[in-house]
Amino acid sequence: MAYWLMKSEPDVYGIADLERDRTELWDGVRNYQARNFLTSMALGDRAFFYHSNTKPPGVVGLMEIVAINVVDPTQFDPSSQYYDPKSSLDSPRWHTVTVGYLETFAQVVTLDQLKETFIPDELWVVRRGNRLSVMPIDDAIAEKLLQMAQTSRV
DNA sequence: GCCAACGTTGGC
DNA sequence: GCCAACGTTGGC
Repeated sequence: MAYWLMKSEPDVYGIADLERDRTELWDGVRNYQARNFLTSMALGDRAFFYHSNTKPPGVVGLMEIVAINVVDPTQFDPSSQYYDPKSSLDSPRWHTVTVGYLETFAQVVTLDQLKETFIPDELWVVRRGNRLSVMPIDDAIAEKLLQMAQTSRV
């Protein structure tokens, strides 16, 4: 079982939305590096939910990968902001996963905390100027992160 | 709201 | 294939 980190803006889709919906197709990723990580995910992998573009940014909960190699339907929808005219039904460009809700942490593990604890090579989200929205996390780092999420409870 | 970082596009 | 211009991300 591998660990990942996936970013979303809570104004667009946050952990509370996923808690309500229980599962969600993670659509709209249009970056090849991020897509390649999505397509290398396996059923049962865990992913940390990261809230970006909010105050404070940070890791807010945990998800499970419940479906893999899902074709992102928004690439074929001209009315979608994620429409990709260069993609075709024969050979879709964009594959993704469906995530399932597992847990909302009692407190956000903030980006500030993450920067204090991890170096950029350990956790890419603390890299300066990092814009990648899907990234792998080593087991040891993931376990440390889970401990932080537990101990941050009041 | 600003702007640094960075990925993508397109002219050449 | 280079690289300037442009658009987007995302922290601050």
